[in-house]
Amino acid sequence: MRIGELSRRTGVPTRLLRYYEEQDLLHPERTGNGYRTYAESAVQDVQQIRGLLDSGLTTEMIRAILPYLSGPGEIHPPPESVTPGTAALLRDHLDRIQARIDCLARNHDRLSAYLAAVRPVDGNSVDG
Amino acid sequence: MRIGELSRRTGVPTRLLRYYEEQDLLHPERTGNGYRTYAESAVQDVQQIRGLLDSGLTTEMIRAILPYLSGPGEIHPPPESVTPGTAALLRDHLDRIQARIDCLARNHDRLSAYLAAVRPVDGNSVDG
DNA sequence: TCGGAGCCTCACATCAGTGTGAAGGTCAAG
DNA sequence: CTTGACCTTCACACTGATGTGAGGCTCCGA
Repeated sequence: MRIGELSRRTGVPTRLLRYYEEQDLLHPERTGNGYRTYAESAVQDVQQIRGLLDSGLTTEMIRAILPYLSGPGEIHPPPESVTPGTAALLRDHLDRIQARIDCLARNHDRLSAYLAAVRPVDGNSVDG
Repeated sequence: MRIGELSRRTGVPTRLLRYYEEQDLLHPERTGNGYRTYAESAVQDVQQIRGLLDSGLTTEMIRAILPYLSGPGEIHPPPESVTPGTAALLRDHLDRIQARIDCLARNHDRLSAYLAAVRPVDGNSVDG
């Protein structure tokens, strides 16, 4: 599909799809006239990228880990081809991600506990 | 304490401490000569802010939730004083945070699973 | 053959977070 | 009283992610 359709199907502006390509996160083919052509799987890819960006990762981190994040059973680089250096780098990113999760989870719990104290109702009208 | 000491104790440049104040995240007193004076608790506050910024939250989000994030048993605004609007906003932020946690956790798992396949060792030399 | 929709690149603009430096006030120690 | 460390504000600059628009090519349909 071309960039317009991908944009429509993902809700991501074409500007950003081009930016993600420039950042080496997407790798569309080009037709003879220079138009970008995306595979079906690009829809998933773009959603994955958006999710990670929304979670505060930089394009640099995403670029590093993206090839290894396909769903279970999907194709990613054969583990044998991963150099020790790359593996170390990935473990490093993994730690960073874990740190974020911890920080967010801790504060989620606090905020959640606070909100529970604010009004012990869940949306059901308990008007008094 | 003054800004220099806070900077030393937190490792955060004074420039950023001033910026966080401008962003309404820190609220130091001022002495007669205009110097900022921070309470002891500012050390924790700054670390909290840094953790959240590193986790990808914007100062805007942090400003919204920070008052309610003190550790358990600490002082925060009495739940009675929280308006329904504020509570709704907080719940909204809570959802956003949860979405981030989910996304990060999902991808942490994937990356972690991949790395496990790369080299099924943990640091022990299993050369051969 | 023309119009319009869609694509291309290039480039400037914005916002948030941060670095850096200038110009100057405060204060304790010599 | 001067020096030096520390503080003040102001301001310009960079990066990363994103918005926006100009100028031009491609291709389909009337």
